[in-house]
Amino acid sequence: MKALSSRPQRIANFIHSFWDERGYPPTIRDIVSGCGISSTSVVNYNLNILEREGYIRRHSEVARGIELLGHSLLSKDRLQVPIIGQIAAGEPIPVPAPDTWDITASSDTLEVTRDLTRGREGIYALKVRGWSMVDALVSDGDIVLMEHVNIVDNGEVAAIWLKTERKATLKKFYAESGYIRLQPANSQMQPTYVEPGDVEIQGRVVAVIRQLA
Amino acid sequence: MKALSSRPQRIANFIHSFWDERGYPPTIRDIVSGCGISSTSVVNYNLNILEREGYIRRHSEVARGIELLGHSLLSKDRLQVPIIGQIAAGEPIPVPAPDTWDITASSDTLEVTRDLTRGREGIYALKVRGWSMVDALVSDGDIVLMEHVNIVDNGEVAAIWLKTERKATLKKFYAESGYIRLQPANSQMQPTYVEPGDVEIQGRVVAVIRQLA
DNA sequence: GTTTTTGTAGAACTAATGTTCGCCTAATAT
DNA sequence: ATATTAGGCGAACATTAGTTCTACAAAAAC
Repeated sequence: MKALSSRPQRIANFIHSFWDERGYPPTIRDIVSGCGISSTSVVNYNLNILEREGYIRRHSEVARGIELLGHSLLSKDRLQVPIIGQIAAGEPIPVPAPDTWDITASSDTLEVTRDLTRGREGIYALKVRGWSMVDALVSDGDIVLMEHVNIVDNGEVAAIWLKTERKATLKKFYAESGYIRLQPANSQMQPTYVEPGDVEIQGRVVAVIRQLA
Repeated sequence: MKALSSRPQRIANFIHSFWDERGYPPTIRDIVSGCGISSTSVVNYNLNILEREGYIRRHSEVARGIELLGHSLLSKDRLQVPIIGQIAAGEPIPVPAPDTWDITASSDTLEVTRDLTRGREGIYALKVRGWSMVDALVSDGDIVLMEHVNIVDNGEVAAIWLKTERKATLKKFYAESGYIRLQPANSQMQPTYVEPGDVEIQGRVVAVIRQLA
């Protein structure tokens, strides 16, 4: 991209602000009046320059077919994640029913960029209540992004329901011969060992978000 | 807003996906072919319903003059946060020079929604290296969003440089009579007490983001 | 000095696109 | 049974809006 001289620069700025104000791209004649230019062909001429320099993309024969590059691309990778409940040590994790799952209906949503979930679908969020997850480096008030799976690979951090203890916990999961090792995310703490029949995997932890003050 | 019946619903979805793919609104005839409808007047009819119900805004006599409400508004509250360095126990935090601070020039950026930073400006991000911040519930690989301030209120989590120990740490900050109490975020751990002249506040922690698997 | 390139201008042309109107069917109300 | 309303269809119409062509001037190249 070369530096833009004044005329194309002003046009690019106008397209940008027009878009913000009106919610759709301007026509060539909108630009004519908006930038004080006296001919549509001049705008067309400069629009071609802007496209050649990579600032916009034009779609010929299409009314208002001006795409602001960087604008439309950025707006693609966002995701509405429903916060469907709380997670605490003493309660099962409220897993959503996948069929009745209407994101728009959920009361509270969190907007995250898709690179945080690495493109996965079916993500939901839980708010952590209490301090029982500190050995997973998760504190009260944190939000965990979960992927709803029933099996996980060794080494992945999962939300696990311990049947006999009747508590939920976040741990690194390792299936070893005869038993399952649950390793806290905090490397200074010791692992616990449980029977395979005693664990129920309720989801994989994709990300943890903590907001302070 | 009432619930939408199938036809307007499909049209609304089509407008949404068209916008995502092409970067500009569809025409009535785009919707005709995209939704398998056989007349422009039918689309016009349903578009009026969508506008009456508050899903879109139409601009008459304007080609592609369809505004998706909630779409243009949502796309404003995102923020490019530059990841300007690493934070480790043994090194001072690399504070950016505010004047030379060109976000576009920084090598790596993280895109977050503005509600995560609560509208603050001048946010930068640091990647945590090592396990020395575990008592702040921050592990290796986490990303901390920082606000560049030199003083913080009592109780806020701050990045603090301890001059004599020559190490950086994340702690809750309490200025008490004669000394400063640094409380780990992990409630099970004990606070440390230091001299006021020994601490240098390098920023306030706004959020912590941890990505797994 | 002449030629070429760049930027601007105006107008005409054509394609794209929103609007309107009459007509039709089915469901519902009177 | 008849009137009314919602929903859909197709064509014609009028305006909007992209494209193109000619012309002209200033700057740059030769």
